[in-house]
Amino acid sequence: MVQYQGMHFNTAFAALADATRRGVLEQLARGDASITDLAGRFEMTLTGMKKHVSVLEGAGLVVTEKVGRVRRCRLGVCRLEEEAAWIERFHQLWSARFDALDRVIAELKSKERRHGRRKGK
Amino acid sequence: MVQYQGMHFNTAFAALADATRRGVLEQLARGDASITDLAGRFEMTLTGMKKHVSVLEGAGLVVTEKVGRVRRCRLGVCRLEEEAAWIERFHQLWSARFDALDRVIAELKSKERRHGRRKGK
DNA sequence: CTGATACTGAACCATACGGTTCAGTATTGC
DNA sequence: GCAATACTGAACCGTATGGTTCAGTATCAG
Repeated sequence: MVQYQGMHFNTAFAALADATRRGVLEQLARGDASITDLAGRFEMTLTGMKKHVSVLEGAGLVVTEKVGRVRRCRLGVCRLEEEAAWIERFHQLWSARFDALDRVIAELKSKERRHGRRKGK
Repeated sequence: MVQYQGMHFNTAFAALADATRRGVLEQLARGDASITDLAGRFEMTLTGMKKHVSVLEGAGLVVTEKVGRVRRCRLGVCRLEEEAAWIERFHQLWSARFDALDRVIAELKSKERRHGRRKGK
């Protein structure tokens, strides 16, 4: 759907939308690990963890390399900067709107005060 | 799953993982809109757009209010700050690791240079 | 009252997700 | 060579997602 570019955001945010995967990222930030390590740490089958790692790899958040029979997983180059930037840019638009809104609210409040009564909710 | 807290991150990141929904957020940042407005702008049925708006509302990213027969949608208070903070905190751990890695790489490169040849890949 | 507008809910559909089991294959260690 | 280890792939399962249609309900305009 939507020709709109941003496939990269889709996969990156989707990858972050799972607690296990965020946990894996935090774990990898503390050091590389194998699929077995991660599966053990998150009490999951190897196959299950493999899928999570694949999702993270597909999003470019981790890179893996097979060394002998073990797959070494480590953090990828942080493309998450783009996501943070998106949120940040967005937050600015947002703030601008709320600054405007704040003035309106302040005005309403002062009116209420002048009328000497408050309306809950 | 995972008892692990972070339900809020799950819904927020999941909400952001869809291009249409990110588009809706950007649209709302430029001004409030009704379901009909949004459905028109993103060429989608009312029902389809309603679902997207519900997801965004569930994530606390937008708030809606029914005024007469039209539902007015606007941005919610920006709880996205927490998401940005998560990414930021994470990015710091990440950088720390890459700073260490950078030194190793720099050393390897200087060795390569001393050997007088480069290995493409 | 009547018709148009704006949403809402239920049902359905195809596909994706998070997880499992089971049956391999490739490597390592003795 | 043989067993154990470490992963991998296919198949399956229940649930969620992104979307639709269809049949309402509520509100507004005249």
